[in-house]
Amino acid sequence: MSSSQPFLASSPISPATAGRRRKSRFTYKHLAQLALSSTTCPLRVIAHIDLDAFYAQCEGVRLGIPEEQPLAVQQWQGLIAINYPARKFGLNRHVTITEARKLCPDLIMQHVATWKEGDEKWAYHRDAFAHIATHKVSLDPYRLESRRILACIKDVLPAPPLQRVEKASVDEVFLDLSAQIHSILLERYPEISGPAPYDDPTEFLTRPPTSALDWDTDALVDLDLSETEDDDPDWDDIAMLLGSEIVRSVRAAIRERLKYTCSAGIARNKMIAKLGSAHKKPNQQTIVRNRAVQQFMDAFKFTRIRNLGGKLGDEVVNKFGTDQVKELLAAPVEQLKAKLGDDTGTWVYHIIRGEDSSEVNARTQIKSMLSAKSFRPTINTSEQAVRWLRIFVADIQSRLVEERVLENKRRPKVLSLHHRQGAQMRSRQASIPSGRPIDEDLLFDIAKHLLGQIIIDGRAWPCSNLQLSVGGFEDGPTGNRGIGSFLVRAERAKAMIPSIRDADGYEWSKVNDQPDKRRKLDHGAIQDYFSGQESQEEQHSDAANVDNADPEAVSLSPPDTSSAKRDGDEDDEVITLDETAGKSAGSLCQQAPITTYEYFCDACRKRFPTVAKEEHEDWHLARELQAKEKSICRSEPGSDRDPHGSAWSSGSVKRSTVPRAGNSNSNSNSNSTTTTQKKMEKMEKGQSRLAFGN
DNA sequence: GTGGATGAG
DNA sequence: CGCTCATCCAC
Repeated sequence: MSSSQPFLASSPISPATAGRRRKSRFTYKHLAQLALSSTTCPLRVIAHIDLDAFYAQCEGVRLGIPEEQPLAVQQWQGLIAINYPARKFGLNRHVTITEARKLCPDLIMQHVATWKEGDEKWAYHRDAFAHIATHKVSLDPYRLESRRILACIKDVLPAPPLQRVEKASVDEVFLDLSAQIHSILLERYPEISGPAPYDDPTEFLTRPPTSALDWDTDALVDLDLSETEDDDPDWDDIAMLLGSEIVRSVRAAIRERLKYTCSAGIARNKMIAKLGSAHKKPNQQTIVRNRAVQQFMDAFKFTRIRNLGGKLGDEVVNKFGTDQVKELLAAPVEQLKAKLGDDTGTWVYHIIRGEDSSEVNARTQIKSMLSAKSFRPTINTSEQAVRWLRIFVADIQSRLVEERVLENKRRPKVLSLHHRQGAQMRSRQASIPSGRPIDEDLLFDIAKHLLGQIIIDGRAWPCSNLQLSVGGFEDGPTGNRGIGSFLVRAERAKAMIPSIRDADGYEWSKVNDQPDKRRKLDHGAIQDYFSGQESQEEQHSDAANVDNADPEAVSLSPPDTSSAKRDGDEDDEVITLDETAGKSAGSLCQQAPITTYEYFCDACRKRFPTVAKEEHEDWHLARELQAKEKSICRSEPGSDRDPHGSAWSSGSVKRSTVPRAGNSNSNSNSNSTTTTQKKMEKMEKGQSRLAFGN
C-alpha cells in the first residue's frame, strides 16, 4: 500500500532469456536472510551516501550561489569546507584565507554563523572574524539542512522496517537496502519467490535471467578484472544493481527537492560502501560488486579504512612496514594476532579482506550535545568564563528545544564542562535534576557550579578552551512514549507472567545489557510481525485500548509465507521464527500483557510492535517535514538572515561498536575487548566465502 | 557514574 | 584548524 517502490517500473534487466543453465551460488536461505537484513547475508546490500562538500553546498544553496562558483566556508581564519569548483584551484582545508584568495581571486568565502553574547539565536554576521573574541561558531544551519536531507531520504524509501537508515554524521548516511531489495526481487523474479524445492532451504536458487546486465548509467560499476572473469551475473549482482537503482532515486530526490548533490557507494558492507562513496567524488555513485571487492581494496592504503586512520593505523604501519592493503594481505593471521593482539589482529585480518559485518543501526536520536569555544587569546578570569557559559547554555538550550519539541520528549541527564589549560584537559560533570523542566537558568547554575569545581582543584588560567555538553539522554517522565519506559514495563510484565516470555523469540533478560543483540532480535521479530500483518485494517483509536483485544484482531496473522517462511533448525545465525511467529502473533492479541509489545499508530490506523515505534514515528515526522518542505520557498540570498526551516528530530549517530584496538599503543594491557571477539566470531561463522567472486 | 583518550568528519 | 559527536576503558 503506502510502501512505495518506485523502481519496479524500470527494470534494466531484460527477463527475456531465462537462462537456467546452472545453479546460483546462493540458496533460499540466503534469500531469507536478505529479508531480515542479516549482517552475514552474502546478498546483503549497503549504501553509503555522502554529501559533497556539505557545508559549502549549504551556503551555496542558502545564498543562491551558482554551482560553478568557487565557494568556501570560512571559520575565523580558516576554511572548513571548499566546494569542488574551488578545489580546482588547488585549495585545500589547510590554506589560510589570504592564500586562498591568491590562488583563486574569484573565491567566495562565506563565514559560518555565530552566536553573540546576549543573543537569543545565532546569525550570519558580516565581518565575523572581527568578532572572534566575542562570538562563538554555530553549526546549526548545517544540522538543520542535514535533517531536511535525512527526512527526504526517509521519505523516498519505503516505510520501516524495509527502510533502514543510519545517520553516520552530519553529512553521511548508511542505508541497509537488503530488506527492500528482497521485496523487489520477489516481485520481479517470481521464479525464486516460491518455497524452496523439497522445502529445503539449503537448495540453491536458479540463476538469474542471464541477459547482459545493464550496469550502465552514470552509476559506475567499478573495478572489474573482467576478461578472465565469469561474466554470468548471479543474484548478488542483481541485488547490487537494484541497490544502485534505489540509491540513484534517493540522490535524485535530494537533488530535486533540496538542491544538494551527493556521492554514494553501494557494496556488500559498510566499510566497502564508504570507500566506494569516496571513490568518485562529486555527484557520482560507485558500485563495488562482490567479485571486485578484493581488487578494489588492494589499491588502498589501509589507513583509509575506518578505525585505521589514527593511532591504531600508525601502529600497524610501524609494525608491518607498509601502509598498503595489498602488502598487508601477505601477513598471516597468526602474525597479525601476535603483533596486534588477538582481537585487533583478527579484526585487521578480516577488514583488509573486505569483510565487515557491522550492522546499519536504524536509529537516529542524539545522544549528546556540545557547545565549545577555543580562546584565541586565552581567557584569564572566571568572569570571562562565566560569560561564555551563558552563551553555551543558550546554544544548547535552543538545540534542546528543537530536539524535544518534535521528538519524543527526551531530555539529557547530565551536564558536563570541559576545560583546557595548555595541554591540560579537565572536566567535571553533574546530573541535571529531573522533575522540573530544563531551562537556561537551571543549566547555567549547574554550569557555573562545575566551573567552580574546576577552578578550585587546579590552576585554571589561562584557559584556552571550554566546552559545555549535555548527555545521557533519556525519555521524559511524562512519556509513556519511547523505548525506555517500554523496557521498564516489559520487565515488569516479564516478572509477573514469565510464561509469555520467549513465546515470540525475545530474550527479555538480555534487554538491558546487550543492546546489540537486542537490536538484532528486534528486527527479526519486527519483520515477521509486519509480514504477518500485512493487509490488516484495524480500528483502534487509542493505543491504551489494545489490551481489550478485540477478538477479531486475533485473525491477523496467517504468517505470509512469502517472507515469513524461514527454516529453523541448525543455524542460529538466521533468526528463525517460522511457526512460532504465527502463534505468538496470535497470542499477542489475546492476552493483556501484550500491550507492552504494541502501540497503535493513529495515522496509519494500525498496530505496530513497540520496538518499532520510535522508528515508525520518526518516519512519520520525516514525512510531515517533507510535506512542509514542498510548500516552502527558500529564503532569499540576504546574508544577515536566519534560514530557519522547521526542525525535525533526527540527530543521533548510532555508531556501530567497532573493534578498535583494545590494546592501543602501550601494549601493556593487551587483553580485554570482548566485543571485538564477538564480532570476530560472528564474522567467521557467518561471512560466507560465497561473498567473494569466483 | 566519572574523566580521559581515541577516532571520526 | 576548530568544532562536534561517539565509544571505550580504567578508575
